[in-house]
Amino acid sequence: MPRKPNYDRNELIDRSRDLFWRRGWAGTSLKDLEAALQMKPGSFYAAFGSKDALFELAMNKYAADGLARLKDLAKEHGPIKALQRFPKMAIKNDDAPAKACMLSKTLLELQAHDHPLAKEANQHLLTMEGHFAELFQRAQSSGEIDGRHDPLVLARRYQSDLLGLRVSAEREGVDAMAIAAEIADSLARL
Amino acid sequence: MPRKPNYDRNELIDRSRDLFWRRGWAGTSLKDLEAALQMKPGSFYAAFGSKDALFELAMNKYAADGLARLKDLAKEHGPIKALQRFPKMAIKNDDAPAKACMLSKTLLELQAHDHPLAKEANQHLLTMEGHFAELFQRAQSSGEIDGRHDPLVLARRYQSDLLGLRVSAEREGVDAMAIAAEIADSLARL
DNA sequence: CGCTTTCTTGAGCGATCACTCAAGTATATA
DNA sequence: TATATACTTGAGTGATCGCTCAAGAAAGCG
Repeated sequence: MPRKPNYDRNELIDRSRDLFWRRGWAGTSLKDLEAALQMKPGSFYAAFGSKDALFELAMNKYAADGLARLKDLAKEHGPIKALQRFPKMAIKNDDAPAKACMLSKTLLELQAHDHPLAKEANQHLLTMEGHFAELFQRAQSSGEIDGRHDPLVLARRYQSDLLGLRVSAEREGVDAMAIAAEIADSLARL
Repeated sequence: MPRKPNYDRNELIDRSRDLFWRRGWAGTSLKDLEAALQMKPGSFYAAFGSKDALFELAMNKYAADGLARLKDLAKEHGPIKALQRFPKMAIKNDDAPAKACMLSKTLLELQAHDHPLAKEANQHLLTMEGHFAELFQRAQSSGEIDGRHDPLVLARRYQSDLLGLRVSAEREGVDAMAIAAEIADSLARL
């Protein structure tokens, strides 16, 4: 009987993710969102409930996309090449809203306030870490890298390097692609 | 003839640095500062001019302290051992306001808004990078590490790793000391 | 003490924050 | 076409933001 929304909810979440990713949680006001989504406050709150709820949707999509890209890479190139390509892929996209990881930005911004979104960001990072570890494990099983290292230790160091790379990539005057290449190289030496 | 301030300006800047470091720029309100510094708005603005001006003072002190610690380490242990110890030192202090680097937090929070403080944070990072490079250079001259690498490239990778480490250290359930040890190890293999 | 100069106080400024809600509008069914 | 059921609108909520300023208090000097 009723009326349908005249927007594509999924696309609105994409746009929100881009805004939040770039500007952060506090740095994105409802006015910014209203402008980007072309929504008046009433529609916004009917559709999403709150700024935090939309941020959560946006971050979930961000995390899901990242994980999907990693899995695609692994499917196409195998575990070790996927791990080698992933850092470059993360920083080379010029029309991405930011180079730095949205999860780490959220963590750094909100952790000190004990905001639930910080815990959630950390959880997403943990999930990624787990998949990194799985890829290291597979690379060991296939003999691509030395089997004596703990895959979880490798994964943590790898993720740490990746986070550092993506912070560095956010800076001006830093050749992040060179750092990404070095990260890839160091995997070859395992 | 006049009256003296009844506070220690230097200590106020220290306290501000701790607050800003932990909570970030947007996450620290003037009410927070008034409470931490025990100052009413009038005194605050007479003493510091603006929130941004105080943030700048705080960040400058943060950067100066970091640089001083690096130089002390180098003086006491020599270049390569200093570089090896620095990461552990950065994350082990339990009563520091945060594990993550205040410069990177500032950069990530304010860069998208083209805030001058972001540029300034990047400048401080550049200064650190230069001193890392100098230490790598000295380590090469003394034969402690292979002289074929570009010290500046080594410094950038090192700083990137350091930033990643300090983001990781901010997370719960991550053994950052282990990562720091690996960073130190990898320097030994140069 | 009296005067000058600075520091301190705190009420309150306009702007913006996230958010609400009553009224109006469009649409799918009966 | 009439009605029910959403969705959309936008003025406006109280709270908080960074910040101002006039008035009062304190300290160094004669």
